[in-house]
Amino acid sequence: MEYATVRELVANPENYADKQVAVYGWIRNNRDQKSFGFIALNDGTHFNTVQVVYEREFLENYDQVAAMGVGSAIRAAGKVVLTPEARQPFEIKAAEVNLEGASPADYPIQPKRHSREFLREVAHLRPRTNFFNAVFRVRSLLAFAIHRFFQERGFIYLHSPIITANDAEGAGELFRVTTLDPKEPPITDAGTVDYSRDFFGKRANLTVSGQLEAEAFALAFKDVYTFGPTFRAENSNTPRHAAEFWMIEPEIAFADINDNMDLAEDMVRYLINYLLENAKTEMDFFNQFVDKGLKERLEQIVNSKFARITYTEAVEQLQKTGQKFEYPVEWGRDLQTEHERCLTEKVYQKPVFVTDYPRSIKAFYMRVNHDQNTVAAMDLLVPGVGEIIGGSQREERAEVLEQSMADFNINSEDLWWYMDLRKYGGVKHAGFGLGFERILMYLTGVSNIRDVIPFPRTVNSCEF
RNA sequence: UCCUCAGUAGCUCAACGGCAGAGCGACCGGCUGUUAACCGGUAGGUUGCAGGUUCGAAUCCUGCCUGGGGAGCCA
Repeated sequence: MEYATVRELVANPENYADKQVAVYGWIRNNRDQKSFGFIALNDGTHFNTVQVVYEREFLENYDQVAAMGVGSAIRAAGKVVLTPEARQPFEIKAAEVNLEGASPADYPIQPKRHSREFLREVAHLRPRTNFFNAVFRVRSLLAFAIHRFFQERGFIYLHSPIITANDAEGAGELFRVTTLDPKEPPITDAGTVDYSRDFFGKRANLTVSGQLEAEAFALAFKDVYTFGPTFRAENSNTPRHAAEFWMIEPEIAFADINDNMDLAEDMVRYLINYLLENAKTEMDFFNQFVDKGLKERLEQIVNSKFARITYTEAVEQLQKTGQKFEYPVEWGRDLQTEHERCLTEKVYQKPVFVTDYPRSIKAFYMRVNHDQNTVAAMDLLVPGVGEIIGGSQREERAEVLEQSMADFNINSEDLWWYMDLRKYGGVKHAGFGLGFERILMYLTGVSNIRDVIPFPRTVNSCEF
């Protein structure tokens, strides 16, 4: 007998009409009556379940089948029957239903609505629910779409190191990587821990960004991107932060901040189109049950240019609204979350690039503008999520970079190789960091980052 | 780390100083086309933990733990 996945059946039920097939899957719901019953079966290959109809008349083990609990794995074999008048387009009239793996009555996932908070506590079982099935299928598709976008444009995919010794960058708290005995580490004459006797002969940590290494590759391959895990030991407890997340960091040479924004905008638009085309079922589900205006909003974004304003203009715009903010809007202060949300959700009601921030509130590697007071930075703000992209044109002038590093108290000798990139054939270049989970949240309407990561790691939480 | 809200049956919640309850789930039974089926019944509790106030605490107070939301940090 032919074996079929639910994906294959849903794609082409007519091909299977009146044929015998076998399906394997997990019971989502089992409703029995006196002489017949219905099983909603999901095999993971498609968002939908397939309905298996079983009848006492045809099944020797009817009572056992009727007693199979939610979560049980089964094999069901029988005839595919088209049912155009019913709620589902087809069903399987079972000739055989066999238990592959039982699921006792204390299976935590019930055929009813569960809270996201509860499902986080059973993260090993939650992918079997509708919601997480959709989320993680879209996560997979989105990762593929990102590679496709860059590969189609000739970008080189760079595996930047996960363990690094760059602690000069200042992008958040670091997870230390060490093989030293925490109880009795080697001590220097000065009484401090002697990291020269650690595994790498120096302090090492998990990466907080692959940008510096990406710059090296951009200055060899022109256009590159990284896509990998990133680690921040920040004690931040919000729906938008995780200790382990994935980041995409394109870096492009012979390019300035405008090329950088064009790339970011093209990418976001490409990703939206990709999901609307390739994840219809899931996007419809999100639109219906997670975020009612999702599809309309995404479709509108595809058809409109993103707003582009400077930090200075943003400050003026915010002051013009006359809105009362908890934190005052003042040139020289960083934009607060409430300011960013106001800009993207109220003033423009679409994605907004904010550029040319004051030098003092941005990172050392950003290119200093003519005015000497601002740098060629760009943040992309989107409604609902806030900042999803942070990037800049990089400082390619060795002497200016030296000065910035001094201003930020960073020892340029520790980053000798980064300085070398300016010394040998350094050219203008730019790049940005895109939080993978942040854009996934934005594109699905899911409001908590812990619900778009298979097994999320956050402060005080490393179960599974 | 700060602010704030919450923790009661497997899940979602009610009871808000006086007998600890409902819906869903589970279990048992019924039902000839169900769709988070429906109908009847049964079981299920150290009210997050530790103290305190009171004749009496799920309820009030203190501390701690856990979770949600907001802020900061950022992607």
